[in-house]
Amino acid sequence: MLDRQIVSVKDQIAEQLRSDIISGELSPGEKLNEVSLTKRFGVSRGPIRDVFLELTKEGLLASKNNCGVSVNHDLSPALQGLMVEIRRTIETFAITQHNDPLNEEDFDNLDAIIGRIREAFKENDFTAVTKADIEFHRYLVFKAGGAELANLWYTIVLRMRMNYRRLSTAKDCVDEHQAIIDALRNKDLALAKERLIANIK
Amino acid sequence: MLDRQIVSVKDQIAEQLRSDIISGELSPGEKLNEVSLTKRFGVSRGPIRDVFLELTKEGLLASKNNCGVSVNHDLSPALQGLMVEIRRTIETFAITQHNDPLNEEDFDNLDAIIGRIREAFKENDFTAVTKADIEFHRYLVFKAGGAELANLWYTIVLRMRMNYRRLSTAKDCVDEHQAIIDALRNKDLALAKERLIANIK
DNA sequence: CGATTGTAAATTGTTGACACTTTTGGGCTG
DNA sequence: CAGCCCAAAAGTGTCAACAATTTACAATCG
Repeated sequence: MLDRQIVSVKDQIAEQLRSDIISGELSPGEKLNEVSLTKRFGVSRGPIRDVFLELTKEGLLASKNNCGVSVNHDLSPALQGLMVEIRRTIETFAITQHNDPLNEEDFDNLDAIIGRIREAFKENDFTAVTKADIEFHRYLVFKAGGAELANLWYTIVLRMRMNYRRLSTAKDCVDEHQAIIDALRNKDLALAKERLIANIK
Repeated sequence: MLDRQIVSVKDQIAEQLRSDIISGELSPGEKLNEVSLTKRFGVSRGPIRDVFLELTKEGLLASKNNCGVSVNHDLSPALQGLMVEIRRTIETFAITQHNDPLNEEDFDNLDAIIGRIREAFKENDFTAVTKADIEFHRYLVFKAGGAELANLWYTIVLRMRMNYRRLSTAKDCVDEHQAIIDALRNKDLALAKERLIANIK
């Protein structure tokens, strides 16, 4: 039996704040200060500062010396387009890597993630949809490029600030991901690539 | 008269460590501990920890919980190729942006940077060559995408871990950059793009 | 003799206190 | 009344001490 993975205090706080930003609970421009988060999470300022530094590096927060941090604004349309292009580059790379192809276990895991997307849509929990969608793509990227590539990819995804409220219907979203997996199962890389690129927007 | 730009303690330390890694003074796998750097830079562990976190996010250092950090290893050839592709995507985007085109001042600045590349080659200071080269490209990226894009771009460049010792001759390097600028001066974007892509490798 | 366990040293994680900077608000001057 | 200046408050930057974890090493046991 596998132990539950141990996750550091910092990582938990970082993940919570990312979630708050993605979900829109924290609005762009909103200022965060260290002391209030100290109280919220019950830790001292040190770990909070670490998290601020981390999220700033990821582009979710903007920082000015001696002036604290605030939630970063959305990217300009031009930069959004560039991020889409980079994501397509990375993820296309991911599915066309051949040294460690996807096995049955991988497909099972991906199917499970798609199931979670479906469930989240059913409950109108768009934050959960976003997270599951990210997890789906991250799985593919991680498989091909390891943590190194996955982390780089992740910062780009976060900067795109996906918002599933304005997204297509649940069925479309689930179907798109299912179609990618189907093509990969059939080892039709060209088709998988085409569907992947269509899904990233 | 302009004040000299103020740069924080953290940024200075970070830049010094980046330089050590790029120059090869710190080898891949080498372990860094906080206390020794405390003595070297004459600050407490706090800022050192911040820098470690920053360079870890950039991919220069690898970190394990409770086990400190070490200089990260080079990317696999496959990932190197991917980074080249992403850099080309970003920098092509940069020079084809039109809302704020390069003006005469920009060209003067870029010429000055090329001059520094030439000087550094003359003195066989390959670390300085690397830095000036990075500065050249960063100038273009920053002009088009601001700090936001420049920082993302920078992490990718750092991961490529350029090494100019094995690079082409001084003349080739200088000429390549000059040729890019010439094409941009003549507003021949297609040619500039072609030369830029050839320069990134 | 090899493997294992327990203890000591070294290193990282966390905390609260202090120093410095920025912001805020009120009072003064013109 | 607008604008400036100054003091108080709030917030960040830095530091040194303490807690927890990991590593190194030696003693013990099979």
